Amino acid sequence: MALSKNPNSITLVDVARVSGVSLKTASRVLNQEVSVRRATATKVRNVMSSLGYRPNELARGLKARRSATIGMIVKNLADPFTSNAVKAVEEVARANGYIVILASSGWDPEVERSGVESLIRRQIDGLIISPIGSPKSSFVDIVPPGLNVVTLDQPIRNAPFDSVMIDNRKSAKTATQHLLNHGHKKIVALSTRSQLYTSTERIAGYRDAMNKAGLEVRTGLVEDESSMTADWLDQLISKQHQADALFCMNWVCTMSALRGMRQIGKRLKKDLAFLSFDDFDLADMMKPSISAVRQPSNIFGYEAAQLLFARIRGNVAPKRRSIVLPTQLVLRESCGCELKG
Amino acid sequence: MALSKNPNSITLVDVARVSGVSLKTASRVLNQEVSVRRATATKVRNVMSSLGYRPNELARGLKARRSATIGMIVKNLADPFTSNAVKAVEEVARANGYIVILASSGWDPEVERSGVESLIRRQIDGLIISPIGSPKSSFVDIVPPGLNVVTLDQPIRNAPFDSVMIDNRKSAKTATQHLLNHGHKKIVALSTRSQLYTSTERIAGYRDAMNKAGLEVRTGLVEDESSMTADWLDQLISKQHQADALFCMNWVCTMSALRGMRQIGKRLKKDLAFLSFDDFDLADMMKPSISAVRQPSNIFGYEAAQLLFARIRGNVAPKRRSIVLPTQLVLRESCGCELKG
DNA sequence: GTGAAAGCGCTAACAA
DNA sequence: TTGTTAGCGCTTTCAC
Repeated sequence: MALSKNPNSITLVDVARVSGVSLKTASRVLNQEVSVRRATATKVRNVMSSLGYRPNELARGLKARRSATIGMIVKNLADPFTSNAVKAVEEVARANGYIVILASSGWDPEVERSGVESLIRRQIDGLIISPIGSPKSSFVDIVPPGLNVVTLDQPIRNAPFDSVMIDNRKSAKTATQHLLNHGHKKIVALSTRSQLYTSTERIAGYRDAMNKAGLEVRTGLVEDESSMTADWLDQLISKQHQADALFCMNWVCTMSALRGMRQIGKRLKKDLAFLSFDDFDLADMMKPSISAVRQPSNIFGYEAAQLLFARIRGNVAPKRRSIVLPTQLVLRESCGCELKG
Repeated sequence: MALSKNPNSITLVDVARVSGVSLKTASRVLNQEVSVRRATATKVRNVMSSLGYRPNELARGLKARRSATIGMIVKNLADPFTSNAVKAVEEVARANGYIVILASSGWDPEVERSGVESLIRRQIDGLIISPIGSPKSSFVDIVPPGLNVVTLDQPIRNAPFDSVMIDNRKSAKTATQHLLNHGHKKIVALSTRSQLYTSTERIAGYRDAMNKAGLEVRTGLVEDESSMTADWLDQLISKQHQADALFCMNWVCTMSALRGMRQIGKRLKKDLAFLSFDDFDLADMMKPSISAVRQPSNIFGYEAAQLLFARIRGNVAPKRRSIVLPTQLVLRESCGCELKG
């Protein structure tokens, strides 16, 4: 007997007909509503599985006005901080019966904006965004009233979104002070995309510590990591500052600097103390091992997702919530510390 | 004047009414169909933007039977190989006007299966999967006839899916031969999840080379990286085999082994040559630098996405296609090579 | 506890 | 070139 006209797709209508119940009753069973007699429910469920019925989530969402989908936009998936955060978000979403649509902006405000647009058209129930945060980056105006948004890594100015962050300024200040305690004086702070929130905050923390110690502030700021060549580094560190310590403000920066240092023959710790904002795999295995400020990337994702689903479930006061996660200064050898063992 | 009854949502009906055209004409403009007079199209487009109209992709997809969405399932997003592949897929998808729903299985066949189910219910137009590939892992039976699937990293037995892979066996054989050329004889191959396709293939390649050289095959196989403790490693390498070289068959394995080696005081190269299947960030910065078989992770994702969209566009012969990407043996110091400079 | 009818926002036939 | 009429697969009134 022919079921639906549609080539290879069993619909709820088919299920209802084969079960001998109405469409609505079949729908009730699908949605696990209580007001169905046990026997009826069992019968319908049996038909569903024997027919290989698969609910069409597009159709469900259209009528029910919820897609069981959340969107997530990140800047660069190749960054381990990001991929760990995404991983955590995906896990929480799955546990809540949601799926994640992932988009990446690649540091391009246009892409970020159109990415948000695209997600909204898909009727996402929530959005987690790790915003570029450039002055040009504005997507706030296109977020519809009902949509719950959580920002990760940095906040959006004047926007009522929940957020998960670290205290960039304080973390950088503490780390800088650690370098100062080792007796380093000519500490150079290195950063990319220096106009961005996280960068400016970290640099500010570095400044705080240097000013407090009455020492000269020395910074090397570039827009893009590609400008961070070995020659440039040599010029900055050796010629311009005769630096005795280097503080890299993010992961790409650290990667570029480590390579550059080797090219110009600077030995970590011996010639120059080194500290990285952002810990990474194998930092403990380098020689010397690299000291770092560690951000809890998986907790970042986890907390952001928790905030979002609390909103989606609606059991949360309307007041904006902002979580500030603790960072950890992981002391290894490159800063000047001696490791036991 | 009241638009649609829906609280905060402008529909195409609203656009049509304000524009003074029929619903279908508005739809035509939205879909950039040619058969609309320029003036009419312009007028409608103006209304769309002035009203802030946003097409509902759920509704479009329901009717048009395409969601402009592809699904992707990976095993572990924390693995840099994976995150790079996902990144590439997302970029190709975006260029094609598609978005990516990301799911991760965490090496759990149940999760993989239900993940595929969930994606199918969302009416994805294509699926890229990096399958667990365990005997228990079977999702082939739930893939509907029309759905295009591309497998990444490993194939599915008896399934008609396109695939992107490397030649695991040959790559491992070549790498092993390189170790042999250095004069190493007691080479131990280390692998996790040894029953999986990529693992068995790589081990087989290692065997090929050892057998050809008339040397004893020595393997250390564990299910999970957590079993790969320093004690276990010491027992295997020192006591059981008095190994002079170690060949790790994947990234997690390499990470565990590097840490374990240090714990038991084995120095790379001096005490034990070392080779990693899977290159990683900073492999060139370790002391000694780590030699590795490099898989082109971004190309992996790119090629998989290209295969998929070729299918989705329908301009491809029905024959199954399998792309085998070249690997690169990156020679650094740990295998025994001397680096210039 | 169950069902009939309406309609979510859009596109596909078929007219005109 | 444009409009009318269905209807995608489901949930939601509101009735019984």
